[in-house]
Amino acid sequence: MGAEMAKGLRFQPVQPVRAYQRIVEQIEEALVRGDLAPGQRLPSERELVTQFAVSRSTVREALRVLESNGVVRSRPGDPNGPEILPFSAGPLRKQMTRLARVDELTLSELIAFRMIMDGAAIQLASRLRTPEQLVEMEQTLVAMREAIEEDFDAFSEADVAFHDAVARVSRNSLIQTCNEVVRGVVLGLIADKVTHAANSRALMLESLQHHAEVVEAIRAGDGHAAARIARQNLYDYYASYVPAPEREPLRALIDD
Amino acid sequence: MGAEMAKGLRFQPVQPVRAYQRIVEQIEEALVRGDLAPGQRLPSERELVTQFAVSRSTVREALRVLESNGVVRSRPGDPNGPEILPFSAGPLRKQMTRLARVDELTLSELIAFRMIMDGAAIQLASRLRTPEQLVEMEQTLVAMREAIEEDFDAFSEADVAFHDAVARVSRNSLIQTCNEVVRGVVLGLIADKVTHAANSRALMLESLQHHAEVVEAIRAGDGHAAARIARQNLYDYYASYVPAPEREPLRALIDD
DNA sequence: GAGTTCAGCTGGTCAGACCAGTGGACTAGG
DNA sequence: CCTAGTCCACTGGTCTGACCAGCTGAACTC
Repeated sequence: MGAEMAKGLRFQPVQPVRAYQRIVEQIEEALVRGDLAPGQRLPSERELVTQFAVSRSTVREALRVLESNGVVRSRPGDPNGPEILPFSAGPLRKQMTRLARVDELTLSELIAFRMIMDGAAIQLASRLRTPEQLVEMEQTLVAMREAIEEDFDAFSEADVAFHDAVARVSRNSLIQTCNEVVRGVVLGLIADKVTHAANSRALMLESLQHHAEVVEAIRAGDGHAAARIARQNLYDYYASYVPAPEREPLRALIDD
Repeated sequence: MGAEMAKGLRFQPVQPVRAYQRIVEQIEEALVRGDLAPGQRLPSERELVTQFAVSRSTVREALRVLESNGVVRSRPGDPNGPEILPFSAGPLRKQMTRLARVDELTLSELIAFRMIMDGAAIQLASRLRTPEQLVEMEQTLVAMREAIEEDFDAFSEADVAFHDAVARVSRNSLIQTCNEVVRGVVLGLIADKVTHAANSRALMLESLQHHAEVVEAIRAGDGHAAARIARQNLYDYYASYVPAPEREPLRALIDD
């Protein structure tokens, strides 16, 4: 027999396609084609059973996958059926969080990432900010000052609001999401290590001063300086939590 | 009756928690706690039924959700049970692609993010590289030069290898993954728009030249210059795919 | 000892049932 | 006529029990 071996021929690994996956694919395709739009409703599960000619278990598994991906939402008793949701960054954030929480990730890496993201957001904000947005950022500074009179939690909250405001001005939702996620993870990691000294009034005042410098550089339109100050601040604030040998990458992000 | 209204009291909207969600939560918690690690196996579905005291349908819905999130993988007939997977960028990319497809994420945002990530990786690499890693990066340059003699796909592949090598040197897996994901999404988005001119020999040579400059700056340890060149290259290469009004943020990332 | 067979498990799918909740239609009251 | 209340068909969530094809490892054969 002429058994001939084609050169360079490569086969792809094949895994069985399960019924519920085909349902997910069909619905997602209908969505990208525009046949299905956010706000619309899917037929009821029992109706889908007949349309897809599968059992309800299979339909439900497909719906659970779609639901966990933020595509649809099912509510018990709703006679209109599952709802097609508007696109949201929620699931993206979930995945980002998962990525950031994988244990092979050191605190040093996370903080480096935070310095990069925050610096980039500030650099973009320096260029793209409108006068109104500048006012907005200055107002978050005022809120921080006022929060100092309360407790550390209030101050921390105001700090978050500041960084959120800056990230919004960057007009890049990817940056916003990454910033938000990595900040959350970092704060979660050092939450138990945070010393009593960290919430002293002096440190809060110093932090406020640093933030004010950033805003000043943004006002001047000097993105490079603004980003540099911000990264320096983050380093000063977090470096003590990082083992000395791992601080080198962080310093590499400061002195350029 | 002393019906008293607490001031400032806010209630959170509450939605019913379904049984399969609690299972997902428990398994994910076990994962972040480290009680469950990639490579390990989950008990079989029927065993989970008894442990969670629910029906198999419920267990399966939980497993489908975990599976779609890239946490586990079930194989029919496998006596060892569902496998805990190592973290993969697949689901992350899927979510990012989904958002990008519906213009929730513009190409401009993605490219800006790529410029930031790639620039940061190169900046870190300039400081952290060992002599061996420098050689490694230079070898990927050689591979790029050789690939020019083949076709554009080979060149593109070699280009990817270069950026991967740089990202590895940055020793920050967060950067590596983000870089890989956003690069994949960007390439996927412009795949159908890519002009014939893009794979001309002249452009490939020019691209190679730019990459060589980056490596040169890395060798010199000038992270700032290296990152700047890299961002400029990305801008030159991708700007034509971005509508003119949206190029402003990209420029803000170059001239500092 | 090497190869084969086979039984017991696995996950994938199906069918049918029950329940609590939803919301629209219908009805009684203004 | 409009409103307020009742009611019921139908929804999704869960459970039970069943069948099938596939994988594995141990028993079995040569």
